[in-house]
Amino acid sequence: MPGTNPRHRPRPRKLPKQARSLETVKVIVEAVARILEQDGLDGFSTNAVAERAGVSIGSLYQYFPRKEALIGTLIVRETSLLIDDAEAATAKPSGAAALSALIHACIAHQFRRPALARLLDFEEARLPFDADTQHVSERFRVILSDMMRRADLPRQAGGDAATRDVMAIIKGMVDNAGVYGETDQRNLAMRVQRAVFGYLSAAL
Amino acid sequence: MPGTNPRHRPRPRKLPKQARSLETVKVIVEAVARILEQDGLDGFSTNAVAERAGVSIGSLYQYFPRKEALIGTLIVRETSLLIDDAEAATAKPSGAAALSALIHACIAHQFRRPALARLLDFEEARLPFDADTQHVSERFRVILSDMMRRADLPRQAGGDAATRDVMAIIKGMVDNAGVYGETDQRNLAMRVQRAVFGYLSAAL
DNA sequence: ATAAGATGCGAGCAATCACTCACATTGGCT
DNA sequence: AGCCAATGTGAGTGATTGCTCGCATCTTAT
Repeated sequence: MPGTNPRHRPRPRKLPKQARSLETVKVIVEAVARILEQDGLDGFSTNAVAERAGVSIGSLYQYFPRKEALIGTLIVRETSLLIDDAEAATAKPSGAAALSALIHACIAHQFRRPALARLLDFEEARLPFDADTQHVSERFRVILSDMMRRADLPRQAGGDAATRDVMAIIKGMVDNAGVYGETDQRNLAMRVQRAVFGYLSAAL
Repeated sequence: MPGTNPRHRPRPRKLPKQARSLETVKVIVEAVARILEQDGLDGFSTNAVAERAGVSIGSLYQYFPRKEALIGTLIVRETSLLIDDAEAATAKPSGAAALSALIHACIAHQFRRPALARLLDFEEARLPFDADTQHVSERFRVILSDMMRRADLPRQAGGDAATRDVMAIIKGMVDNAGVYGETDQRNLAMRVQRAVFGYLSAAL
């Protein structure tokens, strides 16, 4: 890794206070999203982000201490959208309906920006992130876990593993559909439901 | 991307003829594997590969025209191992038994080098590869597709999508288990089978 | 033994990288 | 008006990158 500093891990940065700087941060994060989904990790350099955002690198480094912090913030932004929908899904009367709504939410989320979603999934597993980023990921896990424990759904033996399994099934199928450019959300939702409910109902 | 050349896409290299150079190529590819699974994409530089392999960069570039060709060759090497097991699985008397054996093969493959397998999965979807690399991926798809068409398994409506779905389910669950450091292959196999057979049997 | 091809070498180049810092501009305050 | 903090700037730095090229060494065949 090039640069002057060898390996400073924790180094906080200014928080934006005025409307001006809040806008700057927004623009930077969206530039990261656009670069990642168009050019992938290869095109993702701090200079490129600054240029795309129309700000100077200096400004970028006022709010993001490290390159990776950019991705962290983007993960929080994207996952928060998904979590809002996921939380809404919990309001459904039955566990099955809730889980179904959650699957639809995941699909809708993925279809918004497929390449970006897939790449962030990978990065999330790869990089060591700050508390905020980890918290958001954990939040989703808890929502799903609670959902799977509702009375109308079959009890799962190894509770933790079952939650991870269902997450993996959904992510795997939905990411894959994104890669192949599928466009029919309802059709995909039905197939994911087949796998998930099949998994949940199967005899041990 | 640094270097003298702007963007030469196709540029073939020598094929190793003597035992000496065959060994060199082997050593290089294994060095790539070790670097990827220990340091990830960040640590993956051509100079690092050469050093780790104990050869000069010059030697490396005699057999690999571009950095990405290293990963391509590694994908072929790893996937070929899996395909051998997958082909053996087709010998099973029933489609169900064959599919079960295939799942076991995928799990065994993943458990050998979990971090590497996951990373290569991602790269395979990301990079544009040569014919060899694409061929190996396609081969696996065909094996699974044939397997799913055997008489004892439920007929699937959208044949192509169903194959991709099952691949996605297996890959998703198995990769995820690798990330969480699971060690019980039998247990994981049972869970994957629940999802896959649940998916296949579910009513439309 | 000798030639010729195959293989191996590694200093070094141009590009690119992450990131700093000294300074300019702006906005909100009294 | 005048002040200070907040915000914005971008040339520059040292490290690292992918990759070339001229040359040394080894293998094989005659």
